Amino acid sequence: MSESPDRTPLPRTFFDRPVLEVAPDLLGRTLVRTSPEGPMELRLTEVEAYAGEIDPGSHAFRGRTARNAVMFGPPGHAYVYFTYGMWHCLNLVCGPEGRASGVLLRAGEILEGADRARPRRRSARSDRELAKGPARLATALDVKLSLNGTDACAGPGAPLSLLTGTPPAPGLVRSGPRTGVGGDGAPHPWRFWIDGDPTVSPYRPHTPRKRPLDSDRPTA
DNA sequence: CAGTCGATTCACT
DNA sequence: GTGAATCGACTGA
Repeated sequence: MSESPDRTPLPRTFFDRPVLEVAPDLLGRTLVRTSPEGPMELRLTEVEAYAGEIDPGSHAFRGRTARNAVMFGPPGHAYVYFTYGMWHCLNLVCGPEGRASGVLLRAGEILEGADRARPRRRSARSDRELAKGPARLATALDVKLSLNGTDACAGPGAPLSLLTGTPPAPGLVRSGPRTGVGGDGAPHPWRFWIDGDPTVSPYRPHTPRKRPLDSDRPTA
């Protein structure tokens, strides 16, 4: 018999800590996405930490902009961004206000509401792929820019909230380089996941955009 | 103001 | 394994 997940809400103080403490501690927690359709629940299995202005991999590295403003605000709020012209990704703001750190929610296991996720994730070949990747997770849970800045500590019933869930045994938590992050931010082992969980996304190194060959460029 | 590229995913070879 | 999709934010001139 396995224990049922603890349904105690995570308080804002949970997020008001250094991001490298919060990120691994989010594994096994229950993310609740409430919409007019009803609640969906997901067990977090993979996350990445982004350390704000000191982190070359972070959207906040070059300071505050219109897009990343939420990261500079209070902890416990959702930072949602739009990327590659078609995807959304969901983060939770951490640390002291102004530190601009956050945790990217990369993957999880849908515990409740899979029936509502499947139509949004037609390419998923099995339920374990519904939220296997950050944009897939956001798509499955219907997370869009309209949720940017939402308070995830406003209590159950809010569009986003977190419950205590069932944290993994400490020995099952793994860490490694962040997926798709290049440059000076690449070496940091700030991706955390639950070892052996089938919903964790595959690691992929940073892929620089293809540039035109010099030989194909017009010569002067 | 034009150029570049992204904390990705999917279809195809 | 490779390349396309697709657009807004950001950068630098």
